Amino acid sequence: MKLEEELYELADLFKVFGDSTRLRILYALFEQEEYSVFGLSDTLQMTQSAISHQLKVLKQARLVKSRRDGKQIFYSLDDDHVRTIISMGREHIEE
Amino acid sequence: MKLEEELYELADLFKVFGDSTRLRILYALFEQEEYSVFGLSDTLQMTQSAISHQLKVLKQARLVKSRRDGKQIFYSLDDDHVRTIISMGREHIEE
DNA sequence: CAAACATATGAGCATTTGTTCATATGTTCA
DNA sequence: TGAACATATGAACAAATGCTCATATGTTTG
Repeated sequence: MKLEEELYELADLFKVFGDSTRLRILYALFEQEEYSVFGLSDTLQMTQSAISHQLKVLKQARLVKSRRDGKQIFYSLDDDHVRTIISMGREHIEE
Repeated sequence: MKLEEELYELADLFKVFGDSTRLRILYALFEQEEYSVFGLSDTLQMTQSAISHQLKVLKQARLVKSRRDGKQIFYSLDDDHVRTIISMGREHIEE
């Protein structure tokens, strides 16, 4: 990958982590394997639309994945990078 | 630290990584221990003002530190979290 | 098939963010 | 001390971002 390209992709990835709503969603998925969109909007006390928009961002960044079960769509963490990136961040701010 | 507070601090930290200019500055400091502000603006081909504004952001996030030597101020990475956070990000996008 | 339910999406709006421009602050040296 | 140099900073503006509202899409069930 070209450096120039890498820089933009990296920036885009970190932008995704740079919003407290999205972090809240990820934190929720640390504690409970799966959540439906309604489950998240209920837990986080935000509108279904706001959650759905943010899930789309998280999914495009491949931080969450989804599966459909009937009318519902369940979201879960896509891979372990989410955990490691966030825990590196926590180490930094907790110093 | 309260969860609420942690979320905002984490988001703020990741926001700092979420800009390609700031990443460029950090990358430059990976390759060369120290840079003056002019050195960075020359290397990255950006105005002194733009670099200076971004260095301020990086410094507030404790990602870089500075020391004065005469008229110049030299910036360097503040700690190793910068490297680890960025390398975790790289692992994710390179999959 | 129609109604009910779950989720996605586009437009609009307010807020945030990154750059530029002008200027201020701080340091050295003649 | 004053001129030259290096960096910092504030205001202004354009672009990006996150939420809301209205509505579209997709799925189940009577």
